[in-house]
Formats: sequence, C-alpha cells, structure tokens
Amino acid sequence: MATVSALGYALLCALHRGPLTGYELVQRMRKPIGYYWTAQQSQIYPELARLSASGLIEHDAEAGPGPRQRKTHRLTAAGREALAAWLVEPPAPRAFRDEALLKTYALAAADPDGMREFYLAEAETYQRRLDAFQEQHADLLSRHADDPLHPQFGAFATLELALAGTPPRIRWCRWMAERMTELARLRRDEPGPRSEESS
Amino acid sequence: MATVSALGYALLCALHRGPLTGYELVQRMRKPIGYYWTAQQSQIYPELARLSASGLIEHDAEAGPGPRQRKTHRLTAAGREALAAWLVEPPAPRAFRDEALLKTYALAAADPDGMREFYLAEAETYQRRLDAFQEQHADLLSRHADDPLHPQFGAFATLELALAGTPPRIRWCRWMAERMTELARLRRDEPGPRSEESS
DNA sequence: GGAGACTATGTCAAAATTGACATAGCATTG
DNA sequence: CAATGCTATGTCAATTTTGACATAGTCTCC
Repeated sequence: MATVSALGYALLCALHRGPLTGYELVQRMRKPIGYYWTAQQSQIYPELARLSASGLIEHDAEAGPGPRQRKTHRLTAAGREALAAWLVEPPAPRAFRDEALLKTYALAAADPDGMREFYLAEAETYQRRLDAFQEQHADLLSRHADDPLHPQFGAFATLELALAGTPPRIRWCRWMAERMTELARLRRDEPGPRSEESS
Repeated sequence: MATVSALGYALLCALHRGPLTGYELVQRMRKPIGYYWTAQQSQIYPELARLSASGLIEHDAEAGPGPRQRKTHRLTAAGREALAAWLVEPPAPRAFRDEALLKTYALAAADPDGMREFYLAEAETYQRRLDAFQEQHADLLSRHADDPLHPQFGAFATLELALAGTPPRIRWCRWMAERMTELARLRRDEPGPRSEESS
C-alpha cells in the first residue's frame, strides 16, 4: 500500500461528500475558513495524480475552457476505506507555529506603542474572522446541521470550535493592547532601570 | 540587507534575553511549550550560520565535548534592530493546519465509535498540556512576571493566551465525544436512510 | 567495566511547500 | 473592441522542513 501524505488525506476529506474538480479543490484549499487546511494549486494537481495512481480516487474528463481537459474527481471504494481508517487514528504531532505568540515572547525587545497597534490589528483580524464564522454557523443551523445525522454535521462541528476559541483570543489581544499602553507609561515614568541597553 | 526567514526571526526572538549555544536553542525549539515555534536541529545550525553571515548575531567559541567547538551566540546591535523592526509588523498570513479539525470535517465518512475514542484521546492530550501550562504560569506569577516591566512578561503573556484558549478546546472534544455516542445510537436505531453506500 | 544517555556540533538526501510562469476560451466592463 | 478577470489545467525552480546519519567526550546506571 502506497503511503499517503497529510495533503493527500486532506484532499480525500474534501472529496468525502461528493466529486469535485481540481479547480474546485484549489478554491476550497485557499482560505482556511471552514476547512482548516490550506494548500497551493501547485501541490494539489500533482497530489491528485498520486492519489489516482494509488487507486484512491478516479475521474471523468470533459472538454475544459483551456487547452486541457476538465476532470471531476471522486473517491473509489479503496479511497473511502483509506480515509475511514485514517480518520480514527490519533493525529501525528505537528509543528506548532504562531507568529503572534512568538512576537509576544520577545516583547521586551519591542517598542510598546508599536506593539499596541500590532495587538489592535490582530484583534480586528480575528473579529472579522469571527463574523464570517458566525454567518456560516447561522446558515448551517438554519439547515439543521446541528443534527449528528446531517451530512454537514462535521462542518458544523468545526465552526462550533471556532466560535468557542476565537472570542478568548480577541479578548487576549485587547488585554495585551492595554498592557502595552501601561508599559509605555511605566517606561516613561521610570526610565529603564532593568534595561540592558542605555545608548 | 539580507532577508531573514521566519525561522531566523524565531532564533533572534529566542536570543533576545541573552546569549545561548546552538544546543540550547535546539532544546528550546523542540517542544512548543512556552515558545510557540518549533524547528529541527538540522535547520537551526545552518540558520545560525546565515544570521552570523548577515551580521545579526555573533559568537564566542570554546572547546566542546565533541570534535567541534562549542559556540555561544548573541544578538548584535544590528540584530536587535532587525528584531525590533520585525516585531511590530503585522504577521504574514500563514497556512493554517489542524488535523483534528480536518478529520472533524470529514466525520460522516468515519466510524462513530472510533471517533469517540479519538476525541477522548484529544481531550486528554490537551488536558495534560493545560496542566503543564498552569505549572509554568504559577511559577512565573510567583516571580511577579505579570508586571509588564518584568523581563519575562512576554513569556507570561503567551501562557495567559494558552490558559484562556485550551479549556474551550477540551470542552469541545468532550462534547464531540458525546455527539459520537449519540450518533452511534441513532445509526443503530434508524439504519442509514441518508447513507449513499449500502454494501 | 560496559551500555546507554547526555552534551554539542554539524551534514545529507528526501519530502513538502511556496511563488511564479504558461495556456486558452469565455464573460464582463469601460 | 481592448483590458481585465474567471474558469481550468498544469509545470518549474527555489525554499523550507523533516528524518536519519556522523563524531566524540563525559556521566550515570547496573
């Protein structure tokens, strides 16, 4: 059995509800809203070819708008089996990377006023994301996707987590912005007693 | 000016409080606890060489335990400047990848009992992580790192976010486990009216 | 006293990911 | 009727990341 990469499984996941063309997959994997995985077009087409070679997906072809054929991909029985087996396995430990937290760690080396702007911008970004999540959530609710038997219950459940996790992050960003205001004032009042540089 | 990669900035961040050897950096970048960035040893040594060539860090060398010298790296004035400039910039949009959410999206293709175990294992993983966060948080609090002027306030602040964000995730995992129990029962009672496959 | 772990540095090949390029019809806008 | 954007497929080089290998002294456990 050919080993399948994480991206390969992501594509199988995207196809689990029905056939899609490569282009539709590219659209879905561009922004993480609702799917929690991203990939470039230049990754997706070769990976579709690999999955096809492994017999996990198959496709119909029609004439497309460009010089090449338009292909509609769907899971094979083997693909559905491989997906089902992978889903219940514990996730592989992944590299955790959060640029905002990295910057926060090195806060002491930054200008407090600049960082206040940084955290306010972050709060706005997450607020906009939350609005989009809420809209999708309301839409799925109106179609009763909160029923575990509903075919879109999975998508609904991902939004539940996003709706629970985003507000604490926004609150934290605003709290950090306040701490930066406080820090700027404190640094002005008692100029750098702990500071190592005094150029 | 030579462009610096995200990993390069992560190393500058790790060095912002004082000099460290390559080995110490490797230790710190292995587990994301408290640093929110990970990297392999094979990435770190070449990146240190690049940063050194760009004049952002410099090092002292002594005799080491192995066949090579032990080097202690520290930021130069240029490195400190580059770091300060980068910190206040809005984060570059990153690929968002969460295997548990990806699997949740494709829930309908999985066995509910298997998924129940999956979510319970996830909840335990996050609970253990939360315990470690709380321990570090208490330790930093005892050293008054909640004061924005304290040199470790940045590390304290990252833990504040972790402490706010992890409990909702644990609750969500347990909620999902309950939904999976419910789903298994529902599927038994009314056998697959919406199911596409009936092999 | 030998096995294994820890300190400490680095290299190498392979895989994954990114960003830019290329083709071409059809629709929309000005 | 020209410019731009959308549909739709793919390639290519460059960068980033991973996992495995290599060296050698010291320290701890059995």
